[in-house]
Parts: sequence; structure tokens; C-alpha cells
Amino acid sequence: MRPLYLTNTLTRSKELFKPIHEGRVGMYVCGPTVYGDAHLGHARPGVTYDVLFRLLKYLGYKVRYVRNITDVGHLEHDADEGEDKIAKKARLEQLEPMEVVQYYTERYHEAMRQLNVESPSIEPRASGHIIEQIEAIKKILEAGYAYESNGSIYFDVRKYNRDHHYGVLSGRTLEATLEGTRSLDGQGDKHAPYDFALWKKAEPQHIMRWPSPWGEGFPGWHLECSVMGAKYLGEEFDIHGGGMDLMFPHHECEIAQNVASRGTQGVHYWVHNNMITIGGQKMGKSLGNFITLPQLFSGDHKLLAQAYTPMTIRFFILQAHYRGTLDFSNDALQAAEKGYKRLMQAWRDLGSIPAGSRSDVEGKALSSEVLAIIDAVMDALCDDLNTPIAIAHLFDAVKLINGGKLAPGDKVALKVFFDEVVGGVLGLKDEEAGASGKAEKALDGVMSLVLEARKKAREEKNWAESDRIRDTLSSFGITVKDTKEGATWTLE
RNA sequence: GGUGCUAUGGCCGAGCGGUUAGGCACAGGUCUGCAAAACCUGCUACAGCGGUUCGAUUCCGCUUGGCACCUCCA
Repeated sequence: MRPLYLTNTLTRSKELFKPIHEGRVGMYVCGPTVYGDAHLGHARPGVTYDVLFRLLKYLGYKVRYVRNITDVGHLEHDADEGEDKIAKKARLEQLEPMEVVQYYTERYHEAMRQLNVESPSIEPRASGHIIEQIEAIKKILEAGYAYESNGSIYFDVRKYNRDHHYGVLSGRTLEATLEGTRSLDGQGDKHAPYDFALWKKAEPQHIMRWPSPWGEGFPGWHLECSVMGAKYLGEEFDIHGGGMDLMFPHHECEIAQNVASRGTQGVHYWVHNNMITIGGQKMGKSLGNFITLPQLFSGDHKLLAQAYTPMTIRFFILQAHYRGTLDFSNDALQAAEKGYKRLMQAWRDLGSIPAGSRSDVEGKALSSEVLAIIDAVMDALCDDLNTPIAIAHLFDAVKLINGGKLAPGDKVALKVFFDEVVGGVLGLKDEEAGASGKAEKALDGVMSLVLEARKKAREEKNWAESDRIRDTLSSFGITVKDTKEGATWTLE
């Protein structure tokens, strides 16, 4: 198995990936809080961990990928004092909270499907694991790292920090955390500002509530990931991913909860993707500069010069390394769109190959050029998911393909490689390929008829008629190109 | 204020102690009835100032700028 390297936030270095159980990988990624449409920022982890998931499988691992849906406990403004995001949305829209959850979960799934993000193995919800969360709180209380205060349970960070290091992941000390904490008022029932809620007492008007040994309430946000990760992947598992902004406090709290409740940090490799920025600034709810995925796909946003297809977005994300920030702009998206189309065209030009040709290729001598490209692409992907380098090498292949001098064996090999890696691992798909629906099939037929007529006109050197057909088609979005093999067409 | 990251050509974006990143854009050429596509060629950058080194865009220090986290955010 080709070695895979990942940057582990815990050690701040690139490490050789070694799974706990040979040949199997457990991976957990923080999913969305479903109170609004997924935005460009959600596409980043969606695509990044999708590629990791696909790559691990391609390398031969059996992977269980858990990505949660947060549907309770995520508060706004202050981690322990704000209103629950879902409950607030429900109140504003006069809906049942679970209606909000259902609606946006489906919207999220649809956006991910369009981005060609594979479904995770398990997609658990926080509200479906209240019992497990209560059990975890009991354990933390037993261990002495939490206290009850006015019907709520808080994690005792100061006490925990005496025995362990609160801040291992983000590289902070408790003092540093304290310095950064804002004003001390509004602290409510907490003993210290850096303590965080494990269980919140529900006020009378609060609609999302469950019974517990401490009265009716709801779980704290950080708890769900600790509990669901352990439930489905075991008390120790391989990879935990998420956005960099979750590193502190969310993931830090997760580690503390894990240690306090089961005596282990639980996660071997912490992987964090960086943010997408707009004009150099992080896109965020509070800044009001975020663009949702449906807006991106439709072009319906004041910042958008045009609509961008899901694959353009995916390619755009893949052209940058996941650990760096990626700046959004129309220029960058348009460049990505063109590059993506060129890559797809080359893939298409490799043509369809008969079934079983993989075995025809194996064991046969390929040109060193093609072998080098294949190797370089895989090396890049296994080097901390370096998709931009992988894509750069794929464009070397594009040059070979367009050059038209590939030996048949090389062509088949590249076709198999593109299918498996461009399609299978990078998860790109040819948005223009193939007539599938009835309408497309009909259009296919009509077009071949039209192009036949044009061909006849051209043979008669009737350029006026030939151009008239081309211009007319162009006026409703069909581009005709004359190649040596005859005319081809694409629908805009 | 604390902590961390970063500064690459017109734009996006990799990388590295000595070798062409790649994409997009631009210019010239080949091909073509024209157009498009494709191919070839050109454009050769690493914030500033010091230092280490035979040699630094790549390491170290300082300066300046940008960003992120410390409050919900992927």
C-alpha cells in the first residue's frame, strides 16, 4: 500500500498515516448545523474530506466515515448563553425545530450531491444521541471534572487543566485562554469564564428539551462529537477532520471531554481545513458576505458575475491545498471553470474503452512518460492531499492526450487512470458528458440531422449557409466546432 | 492585548537551499474557407532590510503589510 502522509494538528507536522487496525480507517468529520443553506465555506470540508475518504478507499482501506448533523445544542453569541440556532430559526419561521432540521438537512444533502460528495457511512444526529450524551456527562461528573450549577452541568476546565493540558490541540495555555476571554459578566451559572456547558437547563419557553437526572434541558454543543465519534468508531479512532475555526474551542473541548469521560484523547490524527475568504476576509455569518451554494449554482448574488457549476466549484477548491486559505473571486472561478473544462475535454478524448481493458494494460510496458505522470499524481495525493500538484501533473497528461501521439496502451492506461483518479478520487465528473434523459437523446438526434445538413453545405462550399446554421445554433447556446474528424457541438 | 498563520509574475495558486510548478489571461506562430478548439513559442515572479551559506524565493532575525483564532461560524 502506498504510504500516505497527513498533517496532524496535534503535532503540527506531517506524519506517516498508520491506522489503528491494519487495513481499516475510522474517520469523523464535523458536519453542519442545519439552520440555514450550506454556503461556499461548507463546500470546502465537504470536498476535502470527500477526497480523503475516496483516496483512503482507493488505497485499499476499508473506511467508516462518520459525519454528523448538528440539530441541537449549538448556541449563538456566547457558547453558553445564546439562543439555540435551530430553535431561533424555528421561532422566527414559526416552525417546529425538527421541520427546520429536516428542511435544511435535505438542502445540505442536495448541495453535497451536486458537488459529487459521497454520502458518509453514517450520518448521526445530536438529537438522536441524548441518552449517550447524558451517560457521558455522568462519567465526567464521576471523574470530578464537571459540576452542577442551577440545573446545568459545566465542565470544570481549571480542574481538568491541573491534571491534563487544556489546550494541547490549539497550543494555548489556560492563562492565555483566560486573557482572551471577554468581559466576565454574562457568565451566568459558570464558575469560570472558560468553563463550557455539557448540559443546559431548559428555560420554560425553550422548546427543544429532554429529561435528564438534572432536570429538563439539552446537551452542550461540544458533547455530541465526543459521544457519536466513540459510539460509531470506538473510543480511539484514526482521523478527525473539521474546519480550522473549530479547533478552538470545539475540538479542544472534545479532547477534554474524551479524556475526562474515558481516559483517552481518542483521536490519532486531527486534520483541519482552512477557510475560504472573500476579498481576503473570511466569509462568515456575522460579516454578511457569505454566498450559499444554491446562489453559487444559480448566479443569484450581487457578488457573482455569473453562475458556476458545482464541478467548477469542486475544481476550484481542489486547485488549492486544503490547509491554505482560498480566496474567492469571479476571476479565479472563471479561470477554474476553463481549466476544468480543458481537463474534462481531454478525459473525453481518451474515449470509451471496452470492458476488461484494465487487464490488457496491466503487465504491459507503458511509456515512461505516462508512468511518471501516474506516479507523480499519486505521490502528490498521498503527500498530505496535495491536490493542486496532482492537478498540475494531470495537465501534463492533458498535453500528451491533446498531442495525439499516445500509443494505444498508454491511452488505455490513462483512460483507466482518469476514470479511477480524476473521477474516483478527485470526484470530478464530466458535466457535459453523455445524453441521459429523453430530451437529451432527442436533441442528440436533431443535432446530428442539423450538422449533416451543414456538412453538405460545406462540401458545396456554401459558406453562407454553413455559417448561418452555426450562428443560429450559437444564438441559443449551442457551439459548433469543426475538427478534422468532423463537426462537434456543445450545449452551453 | 494573547496565540498562530501568511506575504510568489496581470489574476488564482504550488513548491523548493542550486533545476520549467500548473491553471487562467496576454502576445506571436501552426492548422483551418472563416471561427472555435488544439498544438508550438514568448512573458520567468518570489514584500523590504540585514544575516547564515560556495549559492536563498526557499533557513534565521528585524521592519512593514494581510489574515485567522481567543464570541457562533466550515
